[in-house]
Amino acid sequence: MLGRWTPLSHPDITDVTVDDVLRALADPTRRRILRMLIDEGDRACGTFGLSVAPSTLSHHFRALREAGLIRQWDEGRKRMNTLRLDELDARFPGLVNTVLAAG
Amino acid sequence: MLGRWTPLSHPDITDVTVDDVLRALADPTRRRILRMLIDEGDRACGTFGLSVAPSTLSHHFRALREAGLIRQWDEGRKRMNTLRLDELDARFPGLVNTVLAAG
DNA sequence: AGGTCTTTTCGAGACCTCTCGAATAAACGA
DNA sequence: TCGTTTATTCGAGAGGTCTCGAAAAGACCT
Repeated sequence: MLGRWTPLSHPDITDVTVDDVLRALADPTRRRILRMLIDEGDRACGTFGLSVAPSTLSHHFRALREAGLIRQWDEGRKRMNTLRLDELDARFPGLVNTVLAAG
Repeated sequence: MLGRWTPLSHPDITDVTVDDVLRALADPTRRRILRMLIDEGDRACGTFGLSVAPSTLSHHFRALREAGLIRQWDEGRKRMNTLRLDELDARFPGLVNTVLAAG
């Protein structure tokens, strides 16, 4: 019962709370992931070149997805990621960009 | 060795990190405190009317002070609070206001 | 001095987070 | 079919956080 099998579920943007978003953003590794998604476009999980164990990376992607910050889908054996910026901006104007600009 | 005796120390704004600020802001009670400071001006700890135990409130004020978000000083038996908005805005432009506007 | 008001520290309980290694799975290519 | 690549879940350790009640300190007033 291990490996990649869980159905990918994404919260409706109306169910995402400020607390969810802030807690997700309050981690430097996750902010680096989001910045790379903005600067360099949608990417697979394994292409971020962060010095963290794979299981740790997986933990951060899950946190971002469950907080409503990214959307994920599978392409072959890769899992792709995109920032839900339009939805987030409609719900919390300027929040993501302001936080990411702050550091 | 209990009671109010510790010297009030405030971090230099240049030592405040984004992580500090985001973790401090990722709590609804603390955001309510900050919003009241903005909307209704500097106040003593006991005047916020929040339904939380005094020791819990004290915990939140300490978190805000140590994260560099508020400045505190004593006036008689009251402890006053003010938001360090100018300093924060110089270091992290728009961050505090954007987060507080988000909810 | 004694009492009240305001706020703090301490200790404890419940819970959450970051990190990792090991085990596992699904997709692809040879 | 077998091996490789990609990514996940689980379990565990270290550490942090929110909450509270009890105890206590300092300032003020009488």
